[in-house]
Amino acid sequence: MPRTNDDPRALRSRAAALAAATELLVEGGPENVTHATVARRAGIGRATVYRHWPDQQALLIDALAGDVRPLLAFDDSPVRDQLVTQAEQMAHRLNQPSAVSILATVIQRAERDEDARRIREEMFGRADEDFTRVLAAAVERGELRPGAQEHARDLIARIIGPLLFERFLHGVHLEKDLVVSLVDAALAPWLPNA
Amino acid sequence: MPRTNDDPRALRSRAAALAAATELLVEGGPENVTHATVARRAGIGRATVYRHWPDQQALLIDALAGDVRPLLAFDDSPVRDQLVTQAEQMAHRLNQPSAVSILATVIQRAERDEDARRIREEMFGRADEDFTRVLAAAVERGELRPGAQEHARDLIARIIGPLLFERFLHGVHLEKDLVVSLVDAALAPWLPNA
DNA sequence: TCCTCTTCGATACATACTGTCTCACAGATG
DNA sequence: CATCTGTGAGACAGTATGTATCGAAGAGGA
Repeated sequence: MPRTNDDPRALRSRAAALAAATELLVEGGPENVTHATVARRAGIGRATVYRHWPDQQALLIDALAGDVRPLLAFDDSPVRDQLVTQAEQMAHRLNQPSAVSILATVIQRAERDEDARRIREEMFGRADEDFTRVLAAAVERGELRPGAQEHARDLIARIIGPLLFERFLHGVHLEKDLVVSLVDAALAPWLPNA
Repeated sequence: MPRTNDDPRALRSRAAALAAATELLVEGGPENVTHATVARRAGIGRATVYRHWPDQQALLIDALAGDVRPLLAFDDSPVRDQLVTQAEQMAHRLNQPSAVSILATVIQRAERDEDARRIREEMFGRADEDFTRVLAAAVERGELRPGAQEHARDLIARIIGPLLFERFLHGVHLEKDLVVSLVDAALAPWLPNA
């Protein structure tokens, strides 16, 4: 007795619809994601799309949420290496037009929509606490001066922020040079030999 | 013999439509700006809106362009003062939900639309050269170390970028403390006594 | 003031889109 | 093989979009 949520047919059509919705979002913006366009692109019935997502808002939100989940992830290696790695991955994502479309859509809708705000928080909410722990460990090891662990969010903002600025407002391709120089500039005040 | 462009009636209806379009954009996003909604809000005929803007894209672009023209403007006062003032004004604008809506819309559409890219460049294109001159003058006066004038864009990115990050991705209200600390951090490497 | 030109709002109209419903069919389960 | 259940196709009403037409009123020159 299969139910709506675990029936292979439902999973198939749902996945096809979400993939199509993401494509359409990237190609033509959020107003391009309608039940009709998604159904046509996904090769499924229009009624099926309505069954899964009663309104277009829910459809768009699911398409947005499915793509951009983990934006920063830290581990136990030296702080500078981690920052360079993470910032480079971030730059690489931002260099893809699709990421800008999706991020800008989330930012725009988050101003008015509760669900979009939730998605936005999923992207960066966890990063602060994780990185705080990373910084604390680095202070323990003597990599950074004491107090650094209280500025996790500031550090991230001063590295990722300029990347956003260059990509969003100048439309440039983000290069590794920029990433490295941003990381070093942000870290400089906390190096022990400074 | 009045023509389309200088007839007071045409100017009136055009202005009313643009004002209404901006309101609707801020309230409900770009998909909320249609010929019908604009006409109703502006109290003018639907056909009139079609007369001025044959397609919705053109209408939206004009509404976007009319609002966010001069984002940074520099003069001859000391560099740090100017940066603090400009960054504060920027923070003040970003704190208003309408600015985020409009900026995010421009960013999103600039990825695909030529006109939106033009608007984006009007916002920041001039800032680089203007600020380069400001920095050069400051170097002359001994306020900054030589070479600073070649990093105008970097400086702006390292001040405005983190503001964008905090506002766009964390949704926080931007405070003066943050602005000042960003300006000082960005300027630190170029101070003569460093 | 009067006359002429242009834009205006209102309306009508064809077409396209949206959201809901029904139904026969095929895939999934046991 | 028998029985559910999600599916695609299509019908349908209601709404939105885009265009054309018309009389009314504003604008500017005589």
